[in-house]
Amino acid sequence: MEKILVTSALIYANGPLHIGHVAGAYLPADIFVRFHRLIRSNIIFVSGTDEHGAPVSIKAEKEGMTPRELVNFYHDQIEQSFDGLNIQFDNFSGTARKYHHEISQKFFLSLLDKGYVVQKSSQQFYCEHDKRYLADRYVEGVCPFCQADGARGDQCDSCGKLINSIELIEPKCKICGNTPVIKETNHWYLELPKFENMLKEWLNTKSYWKDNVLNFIMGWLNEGLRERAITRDIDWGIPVPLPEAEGKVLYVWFDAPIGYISSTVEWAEKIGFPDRWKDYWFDPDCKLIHFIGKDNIPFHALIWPSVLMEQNEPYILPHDIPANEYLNIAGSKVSTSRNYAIWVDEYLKYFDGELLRYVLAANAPESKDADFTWQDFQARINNELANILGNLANRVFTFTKKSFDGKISRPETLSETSKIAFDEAQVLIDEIESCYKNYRVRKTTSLLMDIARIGNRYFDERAPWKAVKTDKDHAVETLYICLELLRKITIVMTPILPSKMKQLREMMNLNEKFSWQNIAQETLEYQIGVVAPLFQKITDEQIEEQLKLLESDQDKEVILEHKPEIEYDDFMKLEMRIVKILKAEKVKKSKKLLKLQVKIGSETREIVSGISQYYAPEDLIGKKVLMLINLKPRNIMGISSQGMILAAADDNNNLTLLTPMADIDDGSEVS
RNA sequence: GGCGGCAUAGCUCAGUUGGUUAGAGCAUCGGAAUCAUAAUCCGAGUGUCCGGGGUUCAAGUCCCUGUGCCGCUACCA
Repeated sequence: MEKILVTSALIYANGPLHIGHVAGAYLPADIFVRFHRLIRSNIIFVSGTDEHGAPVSIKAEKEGMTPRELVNFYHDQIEQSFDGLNIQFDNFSGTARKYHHEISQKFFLSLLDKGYVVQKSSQQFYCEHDKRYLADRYVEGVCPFCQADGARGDQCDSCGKLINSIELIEPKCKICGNTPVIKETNHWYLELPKFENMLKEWLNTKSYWKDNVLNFIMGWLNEGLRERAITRDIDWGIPVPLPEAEGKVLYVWFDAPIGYISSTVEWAEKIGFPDRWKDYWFDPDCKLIHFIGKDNIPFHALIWPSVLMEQNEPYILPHDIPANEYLNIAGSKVSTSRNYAIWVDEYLKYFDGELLRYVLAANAPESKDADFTWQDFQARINNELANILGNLANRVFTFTKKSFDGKISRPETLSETSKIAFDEAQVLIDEIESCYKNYRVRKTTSLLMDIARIGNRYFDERAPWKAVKTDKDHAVETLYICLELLRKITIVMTPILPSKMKQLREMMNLNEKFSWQNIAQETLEYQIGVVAPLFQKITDEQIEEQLKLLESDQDKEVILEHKPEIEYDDFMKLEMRIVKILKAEKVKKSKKLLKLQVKIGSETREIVSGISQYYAPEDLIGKKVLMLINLKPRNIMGISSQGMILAAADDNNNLTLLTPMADIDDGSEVS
């Protein structure tokens, strides 16, 4: 018997669940697990919410809650959404819980012991205005080697040399522009370069992984891994378990995957066998499978295995990481900030969770991004579930009841056409079995419908409504075969539509206990019970309603983040003028940059602006736009940019330059 | 600019290690049937496999190149 431990990516607990999450990491896992239960594998399925990190504490503050309250709120809401979709975990935990803290700290110490985590005491810039340490990218100044302006904390673009950030001359905070102070800080780093060879060796045994996963991480490995800080200076997280680490917590990406373990530990505790989790995590024969979205690939395929490799306890490494691509909605990417998403809790107010399971399975983003539309949702439910499958069940049941009081027994011998129908179905079932094992959910759904199609075709060919008048046995045989096909479907389709298949079995008075092996075992006597249509059709009105909701959602109020008030004097420090663009050309070797020459009265200046994706150079010549004149010049790709062209940008990837409403001389001051 | 991915029927997508005439579902059209949720079944058409070159007896599939879109990355004062 195969032993398998399945995990789905931990979902971040600062918002609800949307269908993109479901399609990528949860439904494929749930289907896989349900299939393995049917073939009686020893399998458990764990996940949970990822509850630490700055975004949680920021949002909690905004909502007037403690981080823990916020996290609990979303944890419960998300759990309800999973319930509504019949996604059933053996345990659904959270990373703010006790077990998780203990285990994560143990992991940290283990790596520290073995020398893979090292403390680096460094002097770092600290901005007293923003109250934060400035990581390399957040500070810039004059390069100590070539004296060029605009060098970043880690590297100077002019001379290409690597810089130790505190050596910068005239450092500035990139956020507020103030001069930061130097403070001593300690952070702990995971030395990923030390793992490179081990990882390569290990990954060589993983040729069966999906191409999208292998390509992605090989790219990372070829470029060489870099050490990564695994601690942060914030207050909502797991404390670093060292006396000298006061006020430091583990960085979320370090502790999140450990949540798979702590969730398993919690599960073992709950079922009353506290050591049972070791049967999975410490058993080399147990297959650890992580279902994730593609954004999680580097963490699960590189960093997480590294962390697992060097523990004091014998943890197993991932056996497979079947990452999925993204699910778009009507051709556009999901955007939680624009509220362009289909939230599961909203969906469940209108439709049955099983319908979504079907549609997302049929259109799963397995090898490339997939597209969800409400029209497709309607078509799939109506044409496939209702017409092909639902109607097959209905026509067979009603006929059986009307002509035979719902009672059908197996004929002694079966005709050739009946045997052919069975054989065809068996071929499909075998293929379905292999698809389930190989995460090919998309193919599975279409094969499942083909079984129902066999039923409909067979039923039509045999025309029992005619036969019943002349040859009752002929009609009985027809109905028997159709009932058998339906019975097989109730088993084979259970991983995808668990509760609908349960209903179907109830109508057919079939035993509730069954496994994949029962597929071939014929039921000799059928007594049809109370029947009702399995699937209601989705009307055009219902779809219209959803389309409207999707659109109106986008207009929902977006909470704007405001900056602190400033004095009038601060404003007066800005010199803004109308300028006329004389020349415009693309900066060579850059994707976003345009070099502009502008006229400000009698003066001309050269500036660089990151707008080349929005404007063609020739369209800009002669235009008058708004510009900030007295911004300190900065070198960008070797060009000194003397000011900043002002533009407005929204979340929707739109950008527009600002022009005066009426013509006015260039050089005019703006205030 | 660097790395990676994608491009196949009106739509959504399959096409395994190169190998007959490139497939499925939906949509469209024609027919059959009337047990059934007007559901079902049979039949039909449709393609510059993104463009261009190359390797090969043979290319949707492999190589080069161009275009378009997506992701990561650098750069957006």
